[in-house]
Amino acid sequence: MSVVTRIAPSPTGDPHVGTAYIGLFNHTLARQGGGKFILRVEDTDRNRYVPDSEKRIFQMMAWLGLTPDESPLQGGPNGPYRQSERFDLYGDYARRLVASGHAYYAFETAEELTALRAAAQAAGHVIAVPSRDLDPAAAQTRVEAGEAAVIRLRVPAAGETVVNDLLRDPIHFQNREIDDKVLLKADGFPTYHLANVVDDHLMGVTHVVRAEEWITSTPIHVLLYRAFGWHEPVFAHMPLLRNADKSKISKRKNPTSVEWYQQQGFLPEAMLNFLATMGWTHPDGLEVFDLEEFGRVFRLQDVTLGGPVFDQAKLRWYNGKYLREVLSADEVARRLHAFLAGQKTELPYDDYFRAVVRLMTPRLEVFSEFLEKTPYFWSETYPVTEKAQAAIDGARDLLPELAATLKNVPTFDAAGIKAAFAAFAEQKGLKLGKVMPPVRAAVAGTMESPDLPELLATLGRDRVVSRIVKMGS
RNA sequence: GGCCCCAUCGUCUAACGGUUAGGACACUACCCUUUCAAGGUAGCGAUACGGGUUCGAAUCCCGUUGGGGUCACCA
Repeated sequence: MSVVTRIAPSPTGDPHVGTAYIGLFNHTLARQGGGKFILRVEDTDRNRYVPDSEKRIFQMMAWLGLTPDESPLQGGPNGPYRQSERFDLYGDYARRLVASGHAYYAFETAEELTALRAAAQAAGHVIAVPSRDLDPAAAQTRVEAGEAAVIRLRVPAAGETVVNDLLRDPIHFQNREIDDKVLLKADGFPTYHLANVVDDHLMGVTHVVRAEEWITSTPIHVLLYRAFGWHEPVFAHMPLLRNADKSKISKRKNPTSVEWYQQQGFLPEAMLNFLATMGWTHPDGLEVFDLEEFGRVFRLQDVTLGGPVFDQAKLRWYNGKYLREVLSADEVARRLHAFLAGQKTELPYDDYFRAVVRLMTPRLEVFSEFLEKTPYFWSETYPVTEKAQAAIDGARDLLPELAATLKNVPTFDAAGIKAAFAAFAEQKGLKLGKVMPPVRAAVAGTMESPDLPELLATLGRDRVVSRIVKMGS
């Protein structure tokens, strides 16, 4: 049997890193099994719906390269893939459950439920919904008369429901501790539980891989599969990504929008690699590996269950690693150029740009650091740090001579410049540490910059000489 | 609070009854060096606690503690 997985995000806000995380595992699992990976939009809550959210989720998945096989965008044989467009389906299925006695119409108002809940909590048991005991025919009549009602699942009063999770021992839930969840709201929309189960079944989903926060609602889903007489899928609940304090990852304590990481100049490859190590390790101890390699060796059973802290420092390390060891120099330049263009900074994509990028790559973790670290490459009005100014002031007498020397270097490349410095120092009886820093300070305005001969060669003779003359006078 | 899940360095994790408990990030030194990085070398640093089972326990069992999740006509 081939594997069918899915992610089912709700379009309620920013494209979440947790969606990317779960998406990565579902995508990979489907690819391994030669199966399908579905993206289904769960937009059944009209109050929380955010119009452009869905589009941004698609963009996030595309950026990461986790392309679904079926989705609202590309369609597929099991569409539509937006629950709002499957509206009629859910009412039919809910009523089917009412007819079979597995569900019932309930008429309690919000106020009544609040009171009921308070009483139930005080008594230490789950809420008992009075409508559960109504005569079905009478209830039917009230509904037909137009009275507002929801449809609730009739959870067995006794016994237990066992959830089989691929990653842990069977989980036993006492039925008396599960309340009669609403399946169909008064507005006719389904709740998550109903829509999710109906769609997973109709779409042929074989493996439900989702976050741990769903464990407690899984017995409800199991009960639904049984009530419908359907086969339940394999469940696997992934650990929750955490903040540094171990709580569930949240906007307040961590950037959770993948767009933020995109804007900071993180690479999708690095993000994916990092995410793959949350709860899983490469069997050979590899730290750096791509999606393909991940798919080659990943096994769901190897996922660890401790909640992994989302550590930005490690993500940044991964990003730097990809910049200097995985991507080619040309690729880094191309991507950085595209990144800058996206940030409304247009620089010519030429040899000069590529040379600067090559020099800066080992000094970069994310693209957003690039411009702030390289002002002197783009303008003659770069800032001069206090330290740099001191270096310049301490070598006023030397600077004009150095300018003259550099002006006459036969070939203005790194080797030629290096030789010129050596000759100059020798002739003056000075150490290189005396003659190079002032030049660096003058041409860059900062002591933190690339190898000096290469830096000078990249800037070019004219710029270098005029800067030294200007700063040294 | 009820129910449920989880528990190895600060962080991500390896170990699948027998290892000086390994690696990576971070941190600290040192090397390289004209600065900052990168790179190299080294160091720091963990089996939450208490009982069992066993010749032998990070690993199996029980309890405690701790952390987390969940208890909506949200997903």
